[in-house]
Amino acid sequence: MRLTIPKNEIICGDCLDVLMDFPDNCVDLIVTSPPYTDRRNHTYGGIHPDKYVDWFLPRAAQFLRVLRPTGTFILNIKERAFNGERHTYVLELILEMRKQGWLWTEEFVWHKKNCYPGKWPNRFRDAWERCLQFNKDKKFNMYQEAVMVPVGDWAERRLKNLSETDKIRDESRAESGFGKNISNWIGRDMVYPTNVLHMATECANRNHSATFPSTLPEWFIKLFTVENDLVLDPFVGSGTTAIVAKRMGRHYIGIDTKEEYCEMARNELRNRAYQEVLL
Amino acid sequence: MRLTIPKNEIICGDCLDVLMDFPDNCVDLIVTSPPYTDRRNHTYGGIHPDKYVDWFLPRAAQFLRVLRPTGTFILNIKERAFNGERHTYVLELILEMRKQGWLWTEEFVWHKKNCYPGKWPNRFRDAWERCLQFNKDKKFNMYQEAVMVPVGDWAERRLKNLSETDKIRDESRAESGFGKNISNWIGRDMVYPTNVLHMATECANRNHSATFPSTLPEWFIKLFTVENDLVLDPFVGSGTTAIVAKRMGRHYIGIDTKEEYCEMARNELRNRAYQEVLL
DNA sequence: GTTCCGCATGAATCGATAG
DNA sequence: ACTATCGATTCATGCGGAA
Repeated sequence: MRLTIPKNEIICGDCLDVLMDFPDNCVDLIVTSPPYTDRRNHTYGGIHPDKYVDWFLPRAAQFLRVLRPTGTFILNIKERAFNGERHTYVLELILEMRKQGWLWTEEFVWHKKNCYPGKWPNRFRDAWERCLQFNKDKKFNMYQEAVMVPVGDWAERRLKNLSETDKIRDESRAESGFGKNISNWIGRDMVYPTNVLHMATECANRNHSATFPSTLPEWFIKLFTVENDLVLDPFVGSGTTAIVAKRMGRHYIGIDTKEEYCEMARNELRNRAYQEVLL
Repeated sequence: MRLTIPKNEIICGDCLDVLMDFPDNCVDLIVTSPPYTDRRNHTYGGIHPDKYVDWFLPRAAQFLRVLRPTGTFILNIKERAFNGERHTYVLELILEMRKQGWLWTEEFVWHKKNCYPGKWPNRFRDAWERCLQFNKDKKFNMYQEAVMVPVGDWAERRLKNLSETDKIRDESRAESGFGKNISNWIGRDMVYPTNVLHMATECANRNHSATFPSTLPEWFIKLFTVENDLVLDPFVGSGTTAIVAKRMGRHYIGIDTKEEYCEMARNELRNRAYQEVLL
């Protein structure tokens, strides 16, 4: 067990082993996109869909241990089609992780606007992935203002004139009132987002087989951490999460089994630092 | 057991009982949005989340029996937040239905563009629901060309700008679905859609509390049936699915426990027929 | 005929309060 | 302690009438 919390390192190894050395409750956010199943077995050792839950659970137990009670675990995952069906390993994983003590707080949908092309007789292109939110505790840190988005253009017309019913709606039996604080809306141009994320995949990242766009970890890092918090990606690949975290003024830990990816990530992190010095 | 297959009826009763009288393998598509859980206590008797799977499974067994081997079952559902978590009854339902013999072929995402407003410290607004596709057999009927869309969100704009009466007039001229109109677009860039559906809820339907937009069953009816096929909605509510099916030249069966909703659906079906005679 | 604008209203969720 | 009820919070759409 390390005496100090490691920070800003890319560590080569299986996160199951690497995290054993970490103290309890030291990470503010875990955000990761693990190797899905044996689709990419030419790069990672592929895990068969039927074995996926058993493979993942001991690692999830370590994540649970190192995460702070106020922290969040975001798991970007999607089950593949297998024998003409969607495989059930993600569903089973959620149920098993709850038995470990995780709370399954929310499921965000990542809508991939430019999804992989193709045509099959029995299904359409898969344009979405799950971003599962797990927590240790019902109370966790969430900075909603950091991810607000511009309001729809409906507001321009809507708020010009306040109707009489808008003002009194609250008093007439509160079914679901919009009346109470309508005046708060005047001048407001930002609203809170929903649990559906519209983000394009990055096709430009040719060095790593997974297309994990930097906007995805960025959004969750904004939402669940502040500066100097510690972000962990236990399957960091070519380093996207770590790079984004660093750029955003958070500390990072990246772990990956492939030395070549770790080296790639470290190089990228050095280059970014160098570029920033130049600016 | 009825000797003949019922067609074009709205039947009042619990689908569990009503379907007992139906022969095996007579339905081409089941598309439905069942009462979710204890949400609508004042209209339907609420089902507690913990009891939901047990409540649903015997009904799913009947659906399996009456569905043709080439048919499809589309289940529109979303788990509610419960004690700060997403409840797991939908996940469990999928696993249990597979034990019954269902194949879980696909999960479509219905992105609700105008979702329910609100703000909470631990979550954002819920803007999506599941449309789970189940089949009896790996080989099933799917008419992908029927739902092709031109590049550039044509369908979205078109459906948005057409009033309901416009649609009726249009349909009776064009016979089946959008077939006639779409022919104008062939030769332009038509693409297959993805498994993410963008549709707004209809908030103006004041007769029924569920906002099941007609575009949702319409899309699946186009995708999984042809004219004169039989469409079943075992929780038909105020009749949306049946009305759409009829308009599209399919046969329908609607079942609901509430006599007032059944009567509403029957009235609406009569009115539509009357309007079409006038045109 | 179009476009614009006013308006009602949603399959929501949490936390506090009451029984 | 555990459950039922109630108030507070918040967007985006379709419809219908007006310009």
